[in-house]
Amino acid sequence: MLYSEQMATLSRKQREIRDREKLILDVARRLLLEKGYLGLSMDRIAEEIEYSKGTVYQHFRCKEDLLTALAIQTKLKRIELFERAVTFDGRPRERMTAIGAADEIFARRFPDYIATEEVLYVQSIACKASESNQEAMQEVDGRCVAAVCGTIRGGIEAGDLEIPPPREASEIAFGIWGMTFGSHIVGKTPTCMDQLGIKDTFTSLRRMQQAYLDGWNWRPLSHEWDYDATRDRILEEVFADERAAITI
Amino acid sequence: MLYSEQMATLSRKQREIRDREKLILDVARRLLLEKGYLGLSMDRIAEEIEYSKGTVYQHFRCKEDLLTALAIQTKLKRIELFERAVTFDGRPRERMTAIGAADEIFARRFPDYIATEEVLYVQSIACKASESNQEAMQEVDGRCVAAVCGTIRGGIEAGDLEIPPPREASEIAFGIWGMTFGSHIVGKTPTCMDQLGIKDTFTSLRRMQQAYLDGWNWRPLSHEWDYDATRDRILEEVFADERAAITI
DNA sequence: TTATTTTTTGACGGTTGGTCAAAAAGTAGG
DNA sequence: CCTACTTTTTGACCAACCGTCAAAAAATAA
Repeated sequence: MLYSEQMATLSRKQREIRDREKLILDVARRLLLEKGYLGLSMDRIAEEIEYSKGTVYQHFRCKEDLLTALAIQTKLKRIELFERAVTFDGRPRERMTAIGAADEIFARRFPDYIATEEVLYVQSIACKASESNQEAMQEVDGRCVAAVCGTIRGGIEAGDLEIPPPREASEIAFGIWGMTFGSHIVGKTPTCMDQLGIKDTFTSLRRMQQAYLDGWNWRPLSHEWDYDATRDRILEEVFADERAAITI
Repeated sequence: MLYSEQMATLSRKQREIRDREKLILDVARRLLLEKGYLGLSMDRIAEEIEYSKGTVYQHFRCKEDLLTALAIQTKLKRIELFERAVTFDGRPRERMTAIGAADEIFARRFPDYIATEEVLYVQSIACKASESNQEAMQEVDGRCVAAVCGTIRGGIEAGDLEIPPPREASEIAFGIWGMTFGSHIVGKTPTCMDQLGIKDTFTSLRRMQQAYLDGWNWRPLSHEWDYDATRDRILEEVFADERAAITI
C-alpha cells in the first residue's frame, strides 16, 4: 500500500471521527435547548447518534467536558461577531455600540447560548473538563475580553474618555460584561420580568448600556450623538447578513 | 384530655416538624455550599439529619422544592437588609447607595446565596416547586423590586431624576439588578477575573453602579457629592451590626 | 389493653454518569 | 483466502441518584 493511500485511509477515519464529534455536539445542543440541563443525558445522546455510550466517552471524558466543548463552540461564534464588530469605521464609542449590537445578534440567534454558557458559569463544571478544553475556554474568553478592552483603550487614546486611577479599562469592561450577562439571565426569568414589567429586554439593555457609558463620561455622550443612527449603520455596514435576526 | 392539653401536644409536634424542617434546610445549605449542586443529594440530607429519606420527602415534594425553599429563606434575609436600607435618612440617591450597601453585606455574609439563587435562575427548577413555594418566591421577589423601584420613584418625585417616556423607573431597576446579579456571578468565575485583572469585585461593582446612576443623570451626581461619606454614614446608622461583614 | 390514626421507614423501580472486558472491525503479510 | 495483530466499538455492569409506597413503628384514643 502506498504512503499516500495510507494517509488517505487515516484521514478518512479521522474525518469520520471529526464528523461524529460534530454530530454529538449538534445532538447535545439540541437536547440541552429542548430539555434543559437535566434532560441532557449521555445515554440519550448515544441513542440518537446510533452509537454506543462508550463511543461517546471516547470523544469526551465526561458530561462536563462535553458541555465545555459546547460552550467553546458557541463562544467562537460570539467572538466571530465581536471581531467583526470592532472593524466598524467610526469613533470608539460607536465601536462599543457595535459590540453591543454583536451581542444582541448573538443572543437572538443562539438562544441556547444561555443554556450552555450559564451552566458553565454557575456550577463548578468547567473545572471537570479536559485540560485542552479548559485552555481553549480560557483562550476564547481572552479574545472576547481583548475585543472589549481594546475598544475601551481606543476611547482613552482618542481622548474621548478618561479613567482616573486606580480605575482601569478592565473595570469598565467588567461592568458592561456583568450588566449584559446579568440582563440576559434575568431577562429570561419570567418572574422577574413580570415584577418589573419589562417587555423588550434587548431595548432596555441597549439603553442601560448607553447610560452606563454616559456615566463614565465617554464622549460623545448619548444626548450629543444619534446612536440609533449609528446602530443602523452598523447593521447595514457590518452585519447586513445578520440583519434579519435583529429586526423583529 | 383537655382541649388546651391537646393543643399543647399538637403544637409540640408541630414545633418538632418545624424544627426538623429548619434542620433540613440548614444541612441542605451547607451541602450546597460545600459540594455544589451536584453534591447535594436527598439521601445525604436524610443521612445527616438522621431521618429516613421518606421523612425528607414529607417536607419537600422534590429536590427542586427544597432548593426553592432555600432560596426563599435566603431572599428573606436580603429583603430584611433592603427594607432596612430604605429607611436611611437622606436623599433618594443616597438611599439607592444604601440598597447597594445592603446588597454587598448580603453577598458577603451569605456566599451561598449565589449557589442557591443562581441555580434557581438558571434551570427550570423553580417551576417544579410546590405552588405555595412558587407564590412565596414571587412575593419576596416583589418586595425586593418594590424597595428598589420605590426608591427610584422617590428620586423622580424629589426632582432629582427625570425619565423621559417611554422609559420607566423599572427600566433603571432592571439595569441595576442585572448589573449587580451579573457581577456577582462573573465575579465568582476565576477565568473571567483573571482575564480582566479585577481584584476587588465589590469595589468595582460600587463604582459601576454609581457610573450607571450618573448616566441616568440622577442628582446629586457622583462628582457633586461624597458618596463614600454617605456609605460610611449608612454603615454607621443603619448597618452598625453588620459592619464587621463589610470591612475586610 | 386494644383499636385507630399518624408518622416513619427503607426496600424498590427507574434513570443517571462512567468503566471495562470482550466482541467486532480493520489492517498487514503470506 | 487465511491468519496474526491492532484498533475501535460495544453494552453489561457498577454506584449513585430521585422519588414511591406498602409495611412497620409510634402516637393517640377508647
